Amino acid sequence: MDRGETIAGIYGELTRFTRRVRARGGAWHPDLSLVAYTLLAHIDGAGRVRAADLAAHYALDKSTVSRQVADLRERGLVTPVPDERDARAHVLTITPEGRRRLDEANASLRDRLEDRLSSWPEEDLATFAALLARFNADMS
Amino acid sequence: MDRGETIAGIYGELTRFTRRVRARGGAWHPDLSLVAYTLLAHIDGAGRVRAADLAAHYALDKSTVSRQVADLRERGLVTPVPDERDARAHVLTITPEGRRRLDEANASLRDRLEDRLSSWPEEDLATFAALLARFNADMS
DNA sequence: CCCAGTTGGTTGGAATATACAACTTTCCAC
DNA sequence: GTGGAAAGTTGTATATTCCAACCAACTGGG
Repeated sequence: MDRGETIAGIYGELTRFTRRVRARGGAWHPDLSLVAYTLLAHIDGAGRVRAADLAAHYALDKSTVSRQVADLRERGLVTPVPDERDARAHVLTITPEGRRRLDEANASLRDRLEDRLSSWPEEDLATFAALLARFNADMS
Repeated sequence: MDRGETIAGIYGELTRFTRRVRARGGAWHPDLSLVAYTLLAHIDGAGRVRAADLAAHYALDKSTVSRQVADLRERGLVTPVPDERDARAHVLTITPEGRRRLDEANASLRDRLEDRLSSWPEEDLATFAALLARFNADMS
């Protein structure tokens, strides 16, 4: 198999993967959309996130982010802390409840993953993890 | 690194990947939404697809599929052929124009992929392709 | 210091996508 | 045949998004 075919194969597998994610859609966590979940995870993972950062990172309109964040705020999953360097902005922080919900969703997904990968030998897992990481780094 | 950590790493990379796909959103092919593109690709790839099959496969409501297919039909990208075994149904087939559009989109994505992976040695590419394929098989 | 332009964020309005429900036509099992 | 299930279409409601207009606050050049 030449290089072009191999890349075509990778392309095919990636589209298959994204389609499956698409097919499962919002069935991940009840009552929390994929976008809301993604934003919450980002707020949890990164330090000093403002709404504008989220908009830039996910190529969403700032009004969209504003409403999504408002929703997360109303549900008590994030709290906006006034940014001491810029009175216009707020730094978004996750609440304990938000963290709990996020951990819950993550755990359920990881469990499913672990279950499906139970037949993989340790070595293949490590290789796959490393290649995936390199792939993401090269693509971003 | 133990098995749990490795799997957590894979999980993290996969979410990073899906988020990037999400972020790029519909910017893939002008004038063709991600859903429309996905359905078109499915119609092209599988034999004897009916609207109900698409709905079942992607967990979409049949009304949603009906409208999406109507749109693809209006654009001349698919043609519904009456199903000779069932007068209620139509078998969806891709048109030459639909194929052309699909090939165009695929080629542009594959080019981008090839460009980003240009630094990878042949062997790593092959390993990655094989592991991805196995992963998809195990997850589906 | 002040003013022009920029940036963070909110809100109103319109477009779009989707799910749910009701309906028609056809199929199938009895 | 008849009753129930299935394929698809269409009406309606809701959710998500973008665009535009807006306000408040920041920034840099005079």
